[in-house]
Amino acid sequence: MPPVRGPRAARPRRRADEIIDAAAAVFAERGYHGASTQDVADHLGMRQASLYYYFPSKESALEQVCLRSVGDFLERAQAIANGSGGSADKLAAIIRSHLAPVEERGAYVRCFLRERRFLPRESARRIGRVARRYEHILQSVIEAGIAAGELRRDLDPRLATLALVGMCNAAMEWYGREPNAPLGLIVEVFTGLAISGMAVPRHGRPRPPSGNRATGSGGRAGSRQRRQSRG
Amino acid sequence: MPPVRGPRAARPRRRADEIIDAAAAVFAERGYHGASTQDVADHLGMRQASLYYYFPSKESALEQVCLRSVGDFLERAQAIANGSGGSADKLAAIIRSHLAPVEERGAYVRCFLRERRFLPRESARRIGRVARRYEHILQSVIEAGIAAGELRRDLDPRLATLALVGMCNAAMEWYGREPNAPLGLIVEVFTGLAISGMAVPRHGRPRPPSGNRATGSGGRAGSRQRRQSRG
DNA sequence: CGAAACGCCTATTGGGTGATAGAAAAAATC
DNA sequence: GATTTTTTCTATCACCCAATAGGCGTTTCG
Repeated sequence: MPPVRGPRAARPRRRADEIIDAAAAVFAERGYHGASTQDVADHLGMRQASLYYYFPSKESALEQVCLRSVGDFLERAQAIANGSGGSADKLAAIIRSHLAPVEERGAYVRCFLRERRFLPRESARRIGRVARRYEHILQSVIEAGIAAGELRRDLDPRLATLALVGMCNAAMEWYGREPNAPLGLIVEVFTGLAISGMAVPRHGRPRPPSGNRATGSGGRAGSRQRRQSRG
Repeated sequence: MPPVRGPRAARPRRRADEIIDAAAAVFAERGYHGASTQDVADHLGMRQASLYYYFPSKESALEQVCLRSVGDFLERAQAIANGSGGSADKLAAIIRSHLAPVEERGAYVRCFLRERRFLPRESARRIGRVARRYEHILQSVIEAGIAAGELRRDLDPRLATLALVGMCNAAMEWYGREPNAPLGLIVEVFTGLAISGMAVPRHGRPRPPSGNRATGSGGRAGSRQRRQSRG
C-alpha cells in the first residue's frame, strides 16, 4: 500500500496515461463489452493481470476514458459563448471546437459517445451532467442569437442544439473512413449548413461567418472549395 | 433437416418474429456484446438453449435484426426521390420518412446504428451496401437540387448527405428520453434547419417546404409553434 | 391412427473473462 | 549497497456464456 504522497501529489503520470490510452483505443474499436482486458493488455504488450495495478476494475477504466474524453470541451465552449461576436460566428467556432478532438482524441470521444451508457449509475450520472451542461451552453448561444434577432424566431433552441450536436457527433463516427473529407472542409460545410441551410437564399448571397479563425488549425486557403467526390 | 416446403413456403412466421423482436429489444438496450442469449430468453420467458431452434448463432440473430431494420428505407427514399416536387420538399419528405420508424421500430434501428459493426465481415458488407445506397439516393436528390438551382452551388453533396443522415440518426438515440419533442416537431425543426439553417434570412422570410403532409401523423395545426421548453 | 415435423425442454461442455494473491523484477531512495 | 517502493509477472479461481446433444410433449397431416 503506497504511503501518503507529497503535498503536490507528483504521482506517476506517464505510464498510467498509456494504459488509459490503450483502453480507449481498444474500447473504441471493439466496444466496451466486446473488448476484453486481455485485448487491452495485448495492445500494451503486457499481461492481463498487470493492468489491475492501474485500475481496480474494467468499469473504472471506462470511466477514466470517458472522464478524459470530455476534457476541456466545456471550458472551450464556455469561452466561445462568453466571447464577443455574432451568433453565427460563435456557432461556427463551437462547431470547429467540437470537431477538433476527432483527430488526436478520436478514440476517447468515440468511447464517450458509444460506451458511456455502460458506466455504472453513479459515474454515468456525473458524466451525463457534463454533457448536459455542454448542450446548455450551446443552447444559450442559440437563444441569445434569437433574442438578438440574428437567428430565426421560430427556431426551437433545444432541438436545434440536439440537431447540431448530433450532426457533429455523427462526424466522429465516419471521420477517417470518409475520403476527401478533411477536417477543415467538414467544419466549413457543417457551419454553412447550420447557419444558412442548403437552400439558395432568396436575395443576396449566403453570408459566411465574418471572422473565422478560432483554432487556426485548418488550412482554409481558399474561401471554399468544390470537390468532385468519388473518382 | 426439414424437407422441401410447400410452394408458397408457409413457414411459421409469428413466433420467429417475436424471437427477433426480443433480440432487437435486448441488443438495443444492453448492446450486442453486453447482452447474453440468456437475457433474450428471459425477455421471452423461455430457456436460453431454446433460442437456438430459431437461429444458429447469436451473430445470425443480430444479422436478422439488422436486415429487418433497413426494412423499406430504401424503397421509400427512392419513391420520394423519383417523385415530383422541389428539392426542399423531397428533403423534407426524406427526413420524415427517415425518422418515422423510430416509434415502432426503434429497437431495430438502434441496433442497426450501433451494433451493425459487430457483424461478421460478409453480412457487414451486405448491410453496408444498403446503407451506402440509401445515402446515395439522398445525395442524388441534393445534387439534383443544386443542378436545378434550388440548393446552394457551393454545397458539398456528400458531406451534406452525411450531415443530414447523422442529424437524423442522432435523434434516434435521444427520441423518447427527450421531453417536449414529439416526432412531428422534430421533423419540422430538422427540415427547417436543413433547408434554411438557423440564421434569419436576409430578405423575405424563410420558406417552409410547400406541401408537407406525407405521413399525416403529426398535429401541425398552426404553421409553427413556440414552446417554453422545460417546465 | 401413426408417422413426421414442430416447439421447447434439461443437461452439459469447453472456453473465455474479470478479478485476486503473492512472488519477482526493476527503479528509486537513502 | 541495502532498503523501500514501484511495476510487472505467474498462477489461479469462480463465474458466465455461446453452443451442442438428445429427449419429450404437441401439432400436422396423409
